[in-house]
Amino acid sequence: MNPEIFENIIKFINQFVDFKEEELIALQNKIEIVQLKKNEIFIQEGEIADRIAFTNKGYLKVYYYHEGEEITRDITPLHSFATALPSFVSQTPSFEIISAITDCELITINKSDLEYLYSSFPKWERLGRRIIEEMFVESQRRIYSFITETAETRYKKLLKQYPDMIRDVPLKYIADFLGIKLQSLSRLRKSLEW
Amino acid sequence: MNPEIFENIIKFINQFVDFKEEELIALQNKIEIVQLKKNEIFIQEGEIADRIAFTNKGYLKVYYYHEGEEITRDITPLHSFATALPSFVSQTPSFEIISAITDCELITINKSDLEYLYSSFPKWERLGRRIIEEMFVESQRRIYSFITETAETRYKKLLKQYPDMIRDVPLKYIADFLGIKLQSLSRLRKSLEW
DNA sequence: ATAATAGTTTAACATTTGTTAAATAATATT
DNA sequence: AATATTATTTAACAAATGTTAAACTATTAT
Repeated sequence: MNPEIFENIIKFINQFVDFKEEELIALQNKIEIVQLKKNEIFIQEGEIADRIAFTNKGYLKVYYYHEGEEITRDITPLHSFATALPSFVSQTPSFEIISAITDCELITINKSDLEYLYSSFPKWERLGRRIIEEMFVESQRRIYSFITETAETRYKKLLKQYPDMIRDVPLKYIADFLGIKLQSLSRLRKSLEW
Repeated sequence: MNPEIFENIIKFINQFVDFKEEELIALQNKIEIVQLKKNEIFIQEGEIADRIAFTNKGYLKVYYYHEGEEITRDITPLHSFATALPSFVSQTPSFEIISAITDCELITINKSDLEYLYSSFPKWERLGRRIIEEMFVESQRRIYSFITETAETRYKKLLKQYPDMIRDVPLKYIADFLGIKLQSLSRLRKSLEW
């Protein structure tokens, strides 16, 4: 297992748990590559999320409808995992929607195959736990930033951490992610011009 | 294993993974009960977090210093798990501090014992994953609330979900948790009086 | 190339939240 | 009981963000 396409996911996985070449074969058989065009939907509202995705290329957004308006909670950074977790873990209809902000290449695995890996190889269960721990820590960091930082600081940090994201993702979604309105972000950007 | 003291933690655990009486014995031997008086510290800044706690009684806060000021990111609800996760997972000095808002009774287990359970019994690793998944989902919910809701709505929901917490926890911490200043919370409470 | 659509900015005004400072209330300590 | 400490409220003013509506710009489809 090592065509170029798996380079990023292997690098990601090996941050958490050390897998040998052979062990990754079990994964390779379960994987499905999904190509999404911009605006195509990966997980639809009301549907049961049965796949988890690693973003090999492109950006996904996780959003839902709040008072008739679409609100983006998450923009998945390159080379990270995404799924509608509440739906995925409990196999209930998803209120979250996941779609492609840009053209995407996703490395996906479905729920039952993942459960199979978890049950058959403790190392995979460990990987699952380690990844979700990391996601949780990142989520907590974001909560801190909502509590202690102004929108301006949050924007500056995002700009620094993911300059490509701000180039490739419409500002509407960035604004949602930061927790402000598009117009406020625009004003804020203007004030930072000098 | 079933003195009254373990009732809540067993109930909590069994939501996620079904353990038999015997299987819980392995846990019982590893557990340490910690009693904290109000304001006592469970995990200190700079110290490596080597214990995880289940709050059997009382409320903990998770906070850190931001520009010289203490900011509470989390108030742990009754009967939930808490640790300074970034420190706990990587065994590096903690920037987060955890202390008792009220007198607390904690059921704790240390890192190496937990690792032992994880490695020896896949079911425990699964439990760890399921719990952290749930914590992550809750964390995401909170991010949604920062993005879409006003402080007033966040306060009302907290009041509804954890009425006891608002009775037992000083408003300063509630305000931090909601992402607003104490004075703003006070104003908001006044506006809700009628 | 032109028209349609999507993305971004601008501006005036409204609302929410922050800041500073003080007063009041509740609780803990001597 | 008196005093000190901690928690909460109040108020005036400042700053940040939201709202509404429109203009402008870039991109996509015909």
